[in-house]
Amino acid sequence: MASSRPSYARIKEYLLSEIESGAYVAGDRIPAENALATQFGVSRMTANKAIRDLVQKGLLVRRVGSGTFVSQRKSESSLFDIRNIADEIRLRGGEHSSQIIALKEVAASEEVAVFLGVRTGTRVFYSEIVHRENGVAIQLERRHVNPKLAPDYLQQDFERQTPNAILVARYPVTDVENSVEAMLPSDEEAALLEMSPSDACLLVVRRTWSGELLISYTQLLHPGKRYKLNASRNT
Amino acid sequence: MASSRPSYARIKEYLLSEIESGAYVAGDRIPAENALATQFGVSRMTANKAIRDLVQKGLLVRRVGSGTFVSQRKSESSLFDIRNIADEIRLRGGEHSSQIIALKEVAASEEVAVFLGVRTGTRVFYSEIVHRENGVAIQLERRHVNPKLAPDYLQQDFERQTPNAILVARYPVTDVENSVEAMLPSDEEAALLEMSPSDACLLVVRRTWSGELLISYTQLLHPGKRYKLNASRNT
DNA sequence: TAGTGGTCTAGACCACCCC
DNA sequence: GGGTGGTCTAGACCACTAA
Repeated sequence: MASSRPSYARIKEYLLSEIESGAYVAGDRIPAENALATQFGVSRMTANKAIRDLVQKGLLVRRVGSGTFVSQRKSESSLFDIRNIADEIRLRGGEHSSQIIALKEVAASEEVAVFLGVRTGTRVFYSEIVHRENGVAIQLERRHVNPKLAPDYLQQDFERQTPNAILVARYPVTDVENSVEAMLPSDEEAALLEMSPSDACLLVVRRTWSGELLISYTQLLHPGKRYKLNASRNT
Repeated sequence: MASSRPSYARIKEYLLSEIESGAYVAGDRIPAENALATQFGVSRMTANKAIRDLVQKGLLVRRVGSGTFVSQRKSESSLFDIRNIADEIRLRGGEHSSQIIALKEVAASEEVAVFLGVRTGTRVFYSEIVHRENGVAIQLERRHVNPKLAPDYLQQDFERQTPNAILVARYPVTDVENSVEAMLPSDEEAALLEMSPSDACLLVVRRTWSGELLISYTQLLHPGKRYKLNASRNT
């Protein structure tokens, strides 16, 4: 069925488009819950849900007795953006190369299933690639992809295009979630990254969405001595 | 009236205390919305609100058709947030404590001078504090502050307020620059963080500005096993 | 005083998961 | 099939803000 989408999603989209188009700018007051409820023919609680979600994203702020306003926040950093590693390396003037370690279909483990939003045991695509800058290994990329969203994922030429570039070309990425932690590599991971197993690694776990579709769940492991993340924020 | 506290607050407190006391541990399923609603004599939507808040804090995760579970997440923080560690911890329902390691005036080393934008050898303020969540060390904060911008920095009560809060109160932070890397701690650092020197650490190097003024240069060292950074982007 | 968000009710239907 | 969370309704009272 085409439209089983929740009602509050329509209201969120409306508000987002008004903000994006500039109809509402930072500091502007948006319509009250009651007004939105009437306008969209829903109950106040439903309008409330839409607003609540946008507040959580940081796009709106609420003041009791006063109203709901477009937040002042400006754009966030770009280095946590979806830039793919190949572009990043080229941007620094380095030469990027890919070494394909594995390329297959696997049954989703519980961990992967949870993160990818599928049932445990579902067949998912898996790629494992070592990325090098001027021949030096700087990233081990392990990616799980929902096969429903990219049925021919495994047939791509990963020597020429990174998984990221392939997926982005197909689905515009709208949401990214990253987490960053430090850990020690396993012996196998250290060998693939050509580093000492007793040195620290930086692990980035990344999920990307295109609208409501969760596209992929990726682990990016970097040798601590050869890689650093940057992020700035301007208010 | 005496008790103007919302009903959902009682439910939140109940769940928090059950989690903190260990009655529910990571992975456990908590009572369903209907059960909580009955137990506390409220409507389901009110129980929902309590759970929703705890999900947002990251303490619970929900799975449709299955239940609501205690999350197993590590301590987290957002890269783009200038929120101070104490608020972060309290937001998760934890208890924050500070242990002052050093508080003094030092001559800026070359590294510090470069990052802080002063001449080498200039006297700068230096604070070194271990932050704990429920008694567990999760951050070693080393901060260099330009004395011209906060002449009474060293006279503050760092047991009660974090350096961040003190500086933010004085200067609204407009720009933040972070870099993140993984490394092994020195023996001294490991001792302060009560961790093994052979385990990985997450190092965040942060500079904050207020307008054109560079306020401080800070190193935040975290045990890899107890801390994780988060960064999301929504379009 | 009129409008706003904060909270709350007592129901309801649905998709999904697990048995 | 029975339980779970996701969504939704059509009302309500309150504290707060602003005019």
